[in-house]
Amino acid sequence: MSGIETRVDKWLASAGLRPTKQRTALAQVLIGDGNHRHVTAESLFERVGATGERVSLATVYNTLRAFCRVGLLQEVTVDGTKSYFDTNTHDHPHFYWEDTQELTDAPADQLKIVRLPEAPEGAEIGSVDVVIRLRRKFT
Amino acid sequence: MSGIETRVDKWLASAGLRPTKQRTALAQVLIGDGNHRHVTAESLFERVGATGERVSLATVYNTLRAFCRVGLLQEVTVDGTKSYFDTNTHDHPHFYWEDTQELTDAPADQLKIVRLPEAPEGAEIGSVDVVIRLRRKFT
DNA sequence: TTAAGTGCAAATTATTTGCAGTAAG
DNA sequence: CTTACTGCAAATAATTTGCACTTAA
Repeated sequence: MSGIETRVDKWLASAGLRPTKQRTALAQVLIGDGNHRHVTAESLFERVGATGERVSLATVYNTLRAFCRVGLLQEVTVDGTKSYFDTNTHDHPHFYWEDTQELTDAPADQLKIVRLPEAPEGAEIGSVDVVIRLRRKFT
Repeated sequence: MSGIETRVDKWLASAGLRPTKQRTALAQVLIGDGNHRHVTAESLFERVGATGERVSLATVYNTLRAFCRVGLLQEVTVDGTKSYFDTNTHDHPHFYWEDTQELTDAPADQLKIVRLPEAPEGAEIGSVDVVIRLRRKFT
């Protein structure tokens, strides 16, 4: 158990966040297995609940915001009704499955933007968000 | 007056929508001058109010949804908290000004995506949304 | 005349916040 | 100790909806 907890605790420490019980539990769900993950507050709340840890929904919201603020997570806006958070904080394209409202990574190496509009006078580009909306095909 | 109203009424008719007083007023604000426009429910509500026409906020919401459903408008998702609607329904990139929360068109001819990730098995690409987030530079 | 559209107020949904209690450094 | 964190319940904010009333066709 210590091996895994050390990993997530390092993740938290690297951003200067206190490793509280709830944050460790949430981080465990998020990056415990080393894979990238896309969550909403609700989905993370359910997942952490399934592990037996009790974390209030308000804390899930606050923690997601805190992780975002320190750069551990990236917020991705694809659906006006809920916020998605991505453990992969690099600029990369996403697939958004409209039927299931799921967000997944699109292979970044397959995307190539050759010419990007330049930022207007007095502005600079913060990020370039690419969302590829997918519809399920009937077969 | 008739010239302008004919234009917006044609716009409505082309989508098979009844030209009610409120829809005509809203369409007038949206496409009356022939320019493309990006609005939120609230901003459209204010703009139409400024013309003297009285349209309830609920109707603005319902109408925006109706216009979207029939393809007169395109919803653009850039900010989790509110919905934006674009009179330009072609697939094109956007600038999103983070400080003022304004949405504008990015010059489409300057964007070139060379390789797009292909849709996973059983799915097809609905649209590719490109949002370039801008931060104001201090000068 | 009649189905569709409108306005109001109440309901919903996702999210944030105030504050009293708890825990980490 | 003492400052940040947590949980609850109440507050917000954007949007939707139920329903009685209007209006376009």
